Amino acid sequence: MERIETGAAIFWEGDAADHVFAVVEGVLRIHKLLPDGRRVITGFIYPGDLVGISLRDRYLYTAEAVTPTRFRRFGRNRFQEEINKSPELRPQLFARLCDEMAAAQDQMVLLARKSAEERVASFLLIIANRLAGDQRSPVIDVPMTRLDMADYLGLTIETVSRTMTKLASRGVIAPCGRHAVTIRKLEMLALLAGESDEDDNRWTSNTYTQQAVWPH
Amino acid sequence: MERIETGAAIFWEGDAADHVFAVVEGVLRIHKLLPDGRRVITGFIYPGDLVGISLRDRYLYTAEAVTPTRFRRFGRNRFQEEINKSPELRPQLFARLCDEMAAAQDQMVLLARKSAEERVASFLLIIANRLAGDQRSPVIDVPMTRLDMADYLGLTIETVSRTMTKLASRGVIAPCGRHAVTIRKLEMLALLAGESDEDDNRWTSNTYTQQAVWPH
DNA sequence: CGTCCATTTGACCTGGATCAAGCTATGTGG
DNA sequence: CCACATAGCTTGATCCAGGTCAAATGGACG
Repeated sequence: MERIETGAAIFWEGDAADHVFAVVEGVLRIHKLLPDGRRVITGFIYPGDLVGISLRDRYLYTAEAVTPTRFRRFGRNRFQEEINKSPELRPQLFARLCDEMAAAQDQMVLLARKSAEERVASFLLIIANRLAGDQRSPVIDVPMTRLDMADYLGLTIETVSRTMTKLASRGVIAPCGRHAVTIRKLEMLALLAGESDEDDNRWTSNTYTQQAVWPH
Repeated sequence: MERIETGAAIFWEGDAADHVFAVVEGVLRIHKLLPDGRRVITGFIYPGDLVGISLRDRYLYTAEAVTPTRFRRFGRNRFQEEINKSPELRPQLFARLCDEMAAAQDQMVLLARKSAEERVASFLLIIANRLAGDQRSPVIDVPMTRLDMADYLGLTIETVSRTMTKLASRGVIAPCGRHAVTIRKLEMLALLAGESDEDDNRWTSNTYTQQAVWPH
């Protein structure tokens, strides 16, 4: 089990992709940079998730700790073999990849067509959902900074801040310090997020993958 | 082998996901709709690609023909078995999923941070690359309409049109009728697309997956 | 307490959206 | 073979959501 502090990277975009990592505790951000420095966070990694799977010989993105993070490391080849051998792990990995693809498509919808308010509302619902297994409380943990949120949502830090303030002033959410929020009106938030076909249970059961126990 | 005409759908978002499809000829667009009708095209499917793989019992998107399309249909269960049995097909499918994931992440970068001009330039390079196997010519086929391009790039039809006109007036591209374009200055186009770290060979060899022969 | 960031708030600006005509290839049927 | 319908595309004029720049404000930690 390895451990890194907030801000440290497990690997960088372009590093030789020799390992796969399983996060045990903490949150990571996955990002890509354009040559001029524009940053896009393509996802956040929570405990139980894997990072670094790819076919290329180099990582296509950087993985950094949003909070202090503990993780396990697997040799790339050993990981591949293990997956290939186990008729139990294999479909679990496949399931992960499919879920990840579905999330990526939802993110494309968000980035291509949603307004700033819809993006922020969607984001709050997404992270509320990530935690849903652990806890069922209207108080959700927001470990990332406003800049992380902005780079994930394709907005600026100022727009994220203004939008959060507006949601709070309308009583939809209530800030609990910098890194937590109380959701006061869940239905309203789902409505503001767009894609809510009212009786939509997407936000209460959206993952079909169970907790996997990765090798070792 | 089945066949559909331009505009027809193979399946709709929300349909029972009972089959997987392999496109043999033609081009499909994959899209998702927000409840108010905003459309996002999350990808285009070319001959040799698969569509409809998912773990959910419903498709998460609609697949429609951009051009007349011929495709093969596989029962979902039979497809899963076939993949699971074959130690040859399995890594190929895995490779596809990884490539698709990499493309999705590039698209998130495009949608989150690129300007209209960068988006259009990136798009032209992407489709030029899709065809690269078939032909090596500066004349690239653009089977989709301006509206399809707009909904893929998170822009409006007007902005796509204006941007194409501007690229043409600068001699970077030259229109060849509505559905083809000559690339006059490939380096310039790559530069305008952003992410060009000059000596970047991303655009000449970006796929590690070979042509797979899907079952049947 | 003071320093240092993260965040909020305010004022202004702009790229791309929106609204509104024209234009151009295909048909199509007389 | 030619009007003329039609759907896709281009072009122009105006608008505005969110970006940019700048200045407080606030909280965590020595």
